[in-house]
Amino acid sequence: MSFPQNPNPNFTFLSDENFTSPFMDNFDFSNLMVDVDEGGGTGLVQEEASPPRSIVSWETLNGESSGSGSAVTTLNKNESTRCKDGETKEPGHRVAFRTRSKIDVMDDGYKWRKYGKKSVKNNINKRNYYKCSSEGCMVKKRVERDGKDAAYVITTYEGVHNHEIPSHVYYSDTVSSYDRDNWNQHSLLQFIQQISPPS
DNA sequence: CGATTTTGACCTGCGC
DNA sequence: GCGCAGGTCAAAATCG
Repeated sequence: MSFPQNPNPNFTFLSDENFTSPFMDNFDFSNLMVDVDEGGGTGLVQEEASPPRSIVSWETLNGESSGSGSAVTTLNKNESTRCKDGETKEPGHRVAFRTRSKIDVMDDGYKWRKYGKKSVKNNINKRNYYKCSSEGCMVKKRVERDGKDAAYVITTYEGVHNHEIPSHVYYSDTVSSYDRDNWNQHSLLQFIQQISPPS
């Protein structure tokens, strides 16, 4: 597998089940879930029909992907959270993916403020909650270590950024000027942009 | 000193 | 109604 010097953010590699980036020795996409807006349009393939609950979907994927491949799925739209009066609350764009990473929080270019930390059931590790610190941006991010394999980090993005990336750095013509971590970050960054483009 | 993190309390939804 | 679990709030602590 080869990477162009100026990777196009179409992330076709995500559909490559044997994907492992030569750059990503401490980071690779393992599983991915995308909860698309009405009408879809992300172009991501649907790996399998999702069970009603996202976590079940995730576990199913986890069990079938044997850990290192990349699996992509689209969550059911009817997973929307509902208000107690029965109205459907717009959940916004939601994206969850599982990566193998040594670091807990990957820098995706946006500025996040931590606002909560919880221990969750079936996971000895704590779950961290982040909000985009940009004014008026309500995007949230959830980060937790995989309870079954602490080498993996589960990151969930909720919402769509309504602003430019604060640390917006574009690829130069020579990707070689980036060290591996930067490349990883930009891969993630471009991926995030691809699945949840700014409105 | 302002921004960010920590952490316990509080709120809400859901199943029984 | 009650208890549990997940999510959020907000005051205090910490950091740069």
